[in-house]
This record gives sequence, structure tokens and C-alpha cells, in this order.
Amino acid sequence: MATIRDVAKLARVSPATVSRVLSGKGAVSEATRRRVLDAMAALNYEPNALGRNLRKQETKTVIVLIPDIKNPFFSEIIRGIEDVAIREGYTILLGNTDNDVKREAEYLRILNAKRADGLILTTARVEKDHILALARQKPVVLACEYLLDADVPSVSIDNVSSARKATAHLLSLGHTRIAHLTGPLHVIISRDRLQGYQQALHQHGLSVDPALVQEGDWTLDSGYLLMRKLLALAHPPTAVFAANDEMAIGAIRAVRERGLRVPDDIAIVGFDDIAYAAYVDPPLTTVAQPCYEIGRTAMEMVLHLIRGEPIPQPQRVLEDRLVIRRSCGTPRRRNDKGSGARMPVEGPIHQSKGRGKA
Amino acid sequence: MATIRDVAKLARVSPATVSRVLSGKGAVSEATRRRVLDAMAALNYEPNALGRNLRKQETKTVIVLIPDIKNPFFSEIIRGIEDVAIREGYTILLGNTDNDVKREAEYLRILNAKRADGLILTTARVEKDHILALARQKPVVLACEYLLDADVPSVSIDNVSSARKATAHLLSLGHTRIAHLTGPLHVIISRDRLQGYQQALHQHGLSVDPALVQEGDWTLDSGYLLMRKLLALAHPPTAVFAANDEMAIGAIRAVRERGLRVPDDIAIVGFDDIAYAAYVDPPLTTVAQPCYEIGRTAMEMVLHLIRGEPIPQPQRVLEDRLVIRRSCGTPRRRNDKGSGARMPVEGPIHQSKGRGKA
DNA sequence: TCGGGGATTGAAATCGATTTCAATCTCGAC
DNA sequence: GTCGAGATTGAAATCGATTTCAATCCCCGA
Repeated sequence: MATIRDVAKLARVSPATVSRVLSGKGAVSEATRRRVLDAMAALNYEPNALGRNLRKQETKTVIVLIPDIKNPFFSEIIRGIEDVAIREGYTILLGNTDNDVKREAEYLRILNAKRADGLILTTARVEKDHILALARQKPVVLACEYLLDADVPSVSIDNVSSARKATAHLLSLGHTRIAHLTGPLHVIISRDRLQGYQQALHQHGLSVDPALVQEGDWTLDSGYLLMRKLLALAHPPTAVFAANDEMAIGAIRAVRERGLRVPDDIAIVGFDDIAYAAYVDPPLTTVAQPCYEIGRTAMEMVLHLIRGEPIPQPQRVLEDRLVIRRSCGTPRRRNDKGSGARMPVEGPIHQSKGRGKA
Repeated sequence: MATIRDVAKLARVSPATVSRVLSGKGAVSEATRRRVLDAMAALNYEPNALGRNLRKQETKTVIVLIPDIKNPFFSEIIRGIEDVAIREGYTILLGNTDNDVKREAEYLRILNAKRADGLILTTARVEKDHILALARQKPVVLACEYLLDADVPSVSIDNVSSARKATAHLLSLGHTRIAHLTGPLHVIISRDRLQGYQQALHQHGLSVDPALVQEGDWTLDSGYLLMRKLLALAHPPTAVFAANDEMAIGAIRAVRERGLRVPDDIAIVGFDDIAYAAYVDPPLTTVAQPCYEIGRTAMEMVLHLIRGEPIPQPQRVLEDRLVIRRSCGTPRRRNDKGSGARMPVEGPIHQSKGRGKA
């Protein structure tokens, strides 16, 4: 592979001049410029990123840590991140931590070893203090998550109010025994969603039955298993608010296996609006997060930090949207007014986020 | 951040000695060793990867290109790749190409700029010659795919025979009008699956009705839309073999929206056995690919190439498995012998690949 | 006591770019 | 014809590690 020295020699100039042509900065006469470009073309020269990185002390790389690459919710965030990254000449180093603190720490070490310029954390497992310490030295942005009493830039939705809204929807349909499948409770957004659920019940003058709150781990399997537990109760719930769509889909399966129907016997609400939500039977009512937007914003924030620019809105809260499909059905009992329109509004099938796809 | 020079100064040795302690190679007296380690600890020293990379001309990074990060099939492959990578001290630079040739080429440029030591391609869009040229200079491995008449190392299943098996399953249930939803036909595995489908029909003395073969793009949406097309035919099929699970799930939705039932009116077989396959209604009969294994093997191959070791089996073909769930139902018409066991064998719900998860 | 060989150690080159600083060149104004 | 400002260019330092090569040290046998 040709180096800058080879190019310089062939063009009969110094490496410094080649570098100037390369970067476009610094004055170079048109004649030399041409000679250098010709030499680069002739040698099929590609600047070695290692040398450049070392000298410039930057890598044009951002680490993105996600807890579970299989969760489609994260895939969409990554797309948002990557689109901005590509546009700005950055690459992303994806770290799938599998919810493993050790693996997460390993990636943070890479950041410290200067192999990346910045970091985007989705749901972090390492201690708050560790993140805080890191954020003081390096560009760090939280996506989907945030730290209480800390000014680490973050972008997310208001999980409390979204969860309240989702639960209120079930309440408005006449349900009073509403269960909640939570995410792992060490994660703040799980606690926020739980809180929103509790708030909604309290606002309706209902108390929270601890037996109806079950902690899951976001997976299809955990939704399935927890729902079986709930169905085995003496007084099973008539509705379930799952903290993400995958658990909701797992729950639907458990309900069906029990010979019951969704939404007639059990109404279900999910969270995230992943692509599958519209495709399961019945299509899932869920809270749509602007995943792509979250990713995009997080990457933009991290770029601001890297460039030392101020971030316009360091704590960004984006809008979510309750997408009503069929998994909750129509009002129960007296609440059913029997008006003409019995069919609930249908959410859209296609969820393209402006990336145009057949 | 402390450099090797700082550590050397504090330990009253030369940088060379610090480097020797760091690598464990070269003789260092126990006393100096201790002094150096103490100095490193005192300064909280972390070797700068940039300097090391430049000198050693390696990055301990492998690029993994996937066409669509949202497809759960790829997520599982990535897990396999990443597990091996972590174990061997490598990081992966994930490139989501969104089926965009330009984006793919951009990542290949990164490889050339020495920012990665090797490359794993899942389904490539760039020209065969380009890949071949690259593979002659750098470590390149194909996962899920292969090149005809070329010795680029690859790992995949035998897509032709798998597709034949899946189609034969439908034939054995008495179906004769079987449609096929293909993947993008510029991709070799799509063509292989199509070929397997055709072979199965021919072996049963049936001819291929071109109207029943529809080209999709792997997505839920395309499966949905193509199935609607098929249902609009004068003689719609009684069974569908989809080239992946997502299209199969999309197809199920189209069937149901038409007021028809799966498998009673239309039987459906998928491909890949993604996690959702067991969770849709009805659970999907599908061909299980050993995704995790494919990823693992691909990464091991690329490591062999990087280290200049020979690859034991450069063209690796792994075993697939037809997982029979309920989306195909029982034999139709005369073929239905009415024996005691009407229920088909159930595939497993949980698909953990030995990674143990609740 | 001296010499030799292995163990330790350090000086300096190196990887491939960027950047600083100074030298040279050009050209117009006086 | 001379001077000076601005344009152009190159030599050399630099980023932070690794590695080569040579120097020194130490210990043991002759």
C-alpha cells in the first residue's frame, strides 16, 4: 500500500504538501495540486487512518452500547445513529453488551484507550458514578435513558407520562384489574413506566395489587412466562400493560394457549411500536417511541460534544404517541355506549420512518 | 491521560522497558517489573491504542457488514461473531448497509484505510470481482453466502436442499399449488432457495407456475403485499413457502385480513426460525438455521486469516433443521389418513442457543 | 582474577500521517 | 531596481506505542 511519502516522491513534492492537498487546507498552487492528485490516483493511494488518528488524536468513531441487539427497538435507534454518523464521516462501533456489566466495562475501556471519540449509551448497567466520571472526561450521551441530578446529555421520551397514558387507555375501556409486566427494575425507564402505571391507577382511585406487577427482562419468553403466572392467579387480570412489545407478544401467546382470547378476555397494551406490533394477531395497541429520531438526536448530541460545541437542549424529551390497534378491543360493560362506531381506530400498518422502502 | 513516557519516568526506566512489561515479552527483572506496574497503577495508565495500532499495523477490529440490522436473523449471527471476538480481544465494527451499494463500498474503504484487520460479509451487494480482489489482499469471510468458483472462505447452510425440504413438506401434506415468496433475486441465497423450491416441485412431477413465484425483499411488508397479490389470483395457492420468516409473518397477516385461516385455508412455511416464529399465531413451521453457529464460525475463520493460519474447512456448510409447528396443519384431502395422531409435532418454543436466558 | 554468556536495560528508529515554522518565491508598488 | 506582503513549499517535530540493536550488568566457571 502506498504511503504519503510515496505520493510525495512521485509528485516531486514534500509529504507536507500532499497532506495539504489531502485536507484542502493551506495554500497549494494549482499546478502542484494537479501533480499530487495525479500521483495519488496513479498509486491508488488511500490515506492510512492509523497514522492520521494518532496525529490528530481522533478516530471518527463512536461507540454505541446496546443491551440486546435482538430487540428490534434498538435496531431502529441504531439506524438513526448510523445515518447521522455516515453523513458526518463517522463510523460506529457497536457494542452488544447482552446486559453484562463486564462486557459493558470492556467497551468503556476501549473508549479510554482512545479508540473512539465518543459514546452513546442506551440502557446502561454500570454504576451511575462510573458513567458520571466518564462523562466528565469524554463525550457521552444517553439515549432512552437519563441520570437523575446529573447533567449528562440525554434524549428520551417521558416514560412516566407515556405509561400513564397507556394504562389510562385500559382504564377508560372499563378495566379495573390491570396487570403490569415491567422491564428489569434496575433500569430507570422500567421504574418510570411502573410509576406511570401506578399513577394512572391512583388517579382512578384504584390501588395497586402487587400480585399484578411482575418483573420481566424485555424478552418474548419472559412475557410469555409471566403471563402464565398471572393467568394462574385466583383473580387473573382482565388487562395487561406490558413495558415493551416483545413481552406483550409473549403474553398474547400465553393467553391464547390458555384458550382465552385477546382482547375479548384479556386486553393487552405494549410499548415501543416495533414493526411486529402491527403484524401479530391481534395487532398490538402500543406506545410508539420515535426510535429513529432518538438515535439521530443522540448522535447529533455526541457530535456536538466531540466538537466542543454547546448542545442546544442537553436534556431532550421527544414526543411519543399511543397507537391504538385491536389488542384492547372496545369498552367493557356499562362503559360501552353502543354508539355507531364500535371499531377502534386502526393504527398504521407500515411504519416507515421516512426511509422509503417497498 | 498518562503516556508510556510518563510511566517510564515515574518508574525510572525507559519506555522500552514499560513496553516489555506491558506485553510480557522480553526479559524484565522482577524488581523493575514491580516498579513499572506500580507506576502504571499510580498514573491509572491505559495504553493508547492508536499508537500501538500504528506501530503494529493492526487494529484488533473486524468489520461486519449486514444488509439490514432490523432483521432478527442477523442479530443472532452478530451475537455469534461478537462472542468469539470478545473472547479473542477483538472488537467488531458493525456496518448496516441498508442494502445500499454505496454504503457498502464506504465500509470497504474503511477496511482499506487499515482501520480494520478483517471483514465479514453477510449478503453482499458489491460486485463479485470487487469482493474477490479485496479477498486477495485482506482477510475476508462470507457468512450465509458464498461465491461460485471462488475460494473466498464461507460458512452457510445448503440453501438449495433446505428449500427443497421445506417445499417437500408442503407437498407431502397434499398441496399442489404452492407459491414461493423469494428474497431479492440478485442475492445468491434467494436464487438457491428458489431452485430448491423448483426442484421439489419437479421431483413431484409438478411444473412451476410463474404466477406463484413472487420476489420480495425479506421484509414483513413485502410478505404482506405479495401475499395480497397471490390471494387476488383467479386460482390462489393453497400453500406458501416464504424465503424467510418475516415475509411469512407478513403473509399470515394478509391471509387473515382476507378472512381466511392459516393453516386451514392456506399453509405457510418460513425460513430462519427467528424468535418470533414460535410466537406468531399460528406458530410458524420453518427451517432453522444455526445462526449463532454461523456467526461463530465466520469469526473464527477471519481470525485464522488474520493470523495467517490455514483454515481447516474453508467452505463450511452447516446443518439446518425443519422445525414443524402449526402453520402447515395436517395432510389435506385423500392424503389425510385419519390416524390417531392428528396433531403435528410441535417445535420448541424457546430457542436459546446455549446462552442461557430466563 | 579474568572472560564469557545470558539477563537487563536503554537509545533510537519506526509506523504514517499532520502541523509548525521558517525559507523561498512572486509580484506589485514605490 | 528594491522592498515587502502574501503565496507556496519543505524540513523537522510530533502523536504514543513497539522493536531493533547495542550497551551494560551480573554471575559463574576456569
